[in-house]
Amino acid sequence: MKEILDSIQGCELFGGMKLDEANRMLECLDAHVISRDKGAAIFVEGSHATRFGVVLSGSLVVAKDGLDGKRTIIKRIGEKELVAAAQAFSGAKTMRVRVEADAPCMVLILNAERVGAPCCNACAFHTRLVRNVMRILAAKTLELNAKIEILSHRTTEDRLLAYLRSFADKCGKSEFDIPFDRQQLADYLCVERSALSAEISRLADKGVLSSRKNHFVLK
Amino acid sequence: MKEILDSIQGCELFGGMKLDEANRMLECLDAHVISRDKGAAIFVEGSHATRFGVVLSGSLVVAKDGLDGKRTIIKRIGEKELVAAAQAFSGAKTMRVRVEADAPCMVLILNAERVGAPCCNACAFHTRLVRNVMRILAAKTLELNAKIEILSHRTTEDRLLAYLRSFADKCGKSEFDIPFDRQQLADYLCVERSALSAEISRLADKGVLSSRKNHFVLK
DNA sequence: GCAAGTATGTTGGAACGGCAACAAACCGAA
DNA sequence: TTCGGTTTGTTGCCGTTCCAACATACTTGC
Repeated sequence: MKEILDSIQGCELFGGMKLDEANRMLECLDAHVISRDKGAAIFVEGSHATRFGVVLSGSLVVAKDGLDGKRTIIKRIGEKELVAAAQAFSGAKTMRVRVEADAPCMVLILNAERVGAPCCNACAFHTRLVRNVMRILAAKTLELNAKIEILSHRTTEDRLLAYLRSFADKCGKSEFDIPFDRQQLADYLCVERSALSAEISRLADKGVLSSRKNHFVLK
Repeated sequence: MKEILDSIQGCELFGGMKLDEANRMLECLDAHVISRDKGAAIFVEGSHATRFGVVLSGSLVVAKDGLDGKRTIIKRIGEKELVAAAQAFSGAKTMRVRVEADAPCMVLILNAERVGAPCCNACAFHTRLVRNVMRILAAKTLELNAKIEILSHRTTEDRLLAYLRSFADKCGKSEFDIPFDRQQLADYLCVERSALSAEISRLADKGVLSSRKNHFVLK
């Protein structure tokens, strides 16, 4: 239990709580920790979607099994992030995806129904917890909206510029470092890495931007 | 005020409350109604993001002004839907987009900070309200995730099949009616309408599906 | 400094989507 | 029914992306 509390530090879900406050909170939430080896399931398709998790260590993948049997990976979830939160809080009956360990991991499992329920044990922090959940879900919505705006552009050039401009906008400068290498950026923008490199060169020739590695200057 | 209460009926935000309960709730939330003509602003870029809205009548557009001055429309918001909720609950300081009336409209403006705050006036319904907000935000997250999964496919064929399969999955049948006409579906999938029509024909020839108007059968 | 491995840039042919223009089917109103 | 408008389907051309293969630059460990 000790090491659980350590892992919780800095997790947005428990933001604004002291460690012992978060600790008391855990009881209200039916908390328990599970460990899984790589490839083992955390949530399976079709199961009841009332629980969600916080990744304490390791990482997970969210995947979907197609009709043809082959699995497509939807996203990865890293340490301190939430898993299945949208499912659990949306009121959806069942999990529509499969979640499994991408590496050996520990996950704190919580009962979503308890989050919204009044509770005498630590009510003051329930309020905080609920706000945290709302903030996390809202921030996720904004993040996904931003990504959709980018993906709704159809050419590599437009997607790249949309991404760079929104990034510049966010950090308030026209000179910045992006948190991706070329391959990751290509994956994020859903384009070909080589086409992305070519486009960056072309835009640099046109004088629209200059870049070196992940450092960009917009003009 | 009478007609506000009427408009609120069936709005998910106040789901599970009786009309008079919702009414008392409105006081807690600093509620007021604004009317706007087409083109007039409801929220402007850079303003404080502490308030959100419920569209009582008419419709809104969310837009962003580019550096070059031309405006791109991000999405439309119809009756009974929330506006700026993600912004307000995310803890973001300022609005990053502009919201204006797409048609003459009335919008119920609420204070997001009051939603999470304890309140003696109608506390029992605060709990309900908070759960509703969480459910709405979570459902939005799922919806956006689904759309991103579709947009991450690069060909018209893959996007169409991803959409149809997820729809079939959702309604549990391989025969169903989609809620879009061709143009709307093309917009949703971010592809060309004509290319979409052609692709549907091609898939029908291949025997993968058959369709008539917005009725589809997957095989 | 060297070698091996990784990341990034470049190129050319094949495939695909965008676009525009048009044809056909559908629908509601006179 | 006829007409006009709307929706859907079809086609050809052109620009862009994809893909694979390779070249170059950077990084790491020895």
